[in-house]
Amino acid sequence: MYLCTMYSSELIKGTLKTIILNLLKEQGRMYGYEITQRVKELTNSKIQITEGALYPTLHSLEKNGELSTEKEYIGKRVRKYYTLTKQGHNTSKERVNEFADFVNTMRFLLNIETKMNNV
Amino acid sequence: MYLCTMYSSELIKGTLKTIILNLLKEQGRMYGYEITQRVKELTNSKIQITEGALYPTLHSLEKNGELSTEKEYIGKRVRKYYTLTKQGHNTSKERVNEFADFVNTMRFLLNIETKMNNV
DNA sequence: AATAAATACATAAGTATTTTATGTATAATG
DNA sequence: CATTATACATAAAATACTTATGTATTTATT
Repeated sequence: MYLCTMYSSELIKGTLKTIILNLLKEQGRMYGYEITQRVKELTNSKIQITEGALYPTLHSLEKNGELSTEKEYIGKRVRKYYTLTKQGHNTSKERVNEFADFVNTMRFLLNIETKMNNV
Repeated sequence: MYLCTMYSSELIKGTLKTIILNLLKEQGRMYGYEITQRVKELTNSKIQITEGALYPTLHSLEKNGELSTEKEYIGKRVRKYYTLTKQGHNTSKERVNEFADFVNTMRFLLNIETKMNNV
């Protein structure tokens, strides 16, 4: 067991929506807290989404028609499940493609070799 | 000749310093305007650094001890050349490594295949 | 010769996204 | 019984960028 250093907060900026949209595309429906935990797991704690960033982003995506919600009660505690709308599916694909393209451009620009020693 | 769509401005956020530091590591010394043109060339216009973003960033990097400057006159017009300090060299490496790591994490998270149809 | 475009710097106002902080409340654990 | 984890939310502050504006010289176009 070793300590993972998180990325400097600047790097993650601008990728939050992409991460959320892609996760929802793959996992179907999820609730906010679940998203933070899943991302933490999948990235070995290298990316940790704060709640202050997450919830406003989810609200914004919903307002924009990318996500729809349904509330569910687990005992007395409420959960808000998010699902991609049809538009959200398209946006998800677009965002991931754009990021993939961006990464290629940056790899070229920064002369980064393809490293496979991942996560 | 075809039109290139730029990336949504969110994506580039947080990578500007990395790009500048890496370019200076590879090219030796450069002046501001030159940096914008070089990045535009190298990325086929996909990344265009605006002056409003560039100059404050350069000033900040200089203030932080990453860059040193020397003025030069081309005719009556001034140019401000930037060079990496020793500290700047280290920071440059760190930043590029961090970005490479981040990209690997993101590729895993987003299930992106290694695409080689670059730039 | 006059005008436009490119070169070269700079800064300020506005916007967007995120961090940090705070708040509320329930459920599980030790 | 107290702490930790779960689960939502929002507001203030910080950060990084876009857009707009300003100055001035040099080169290209008409």
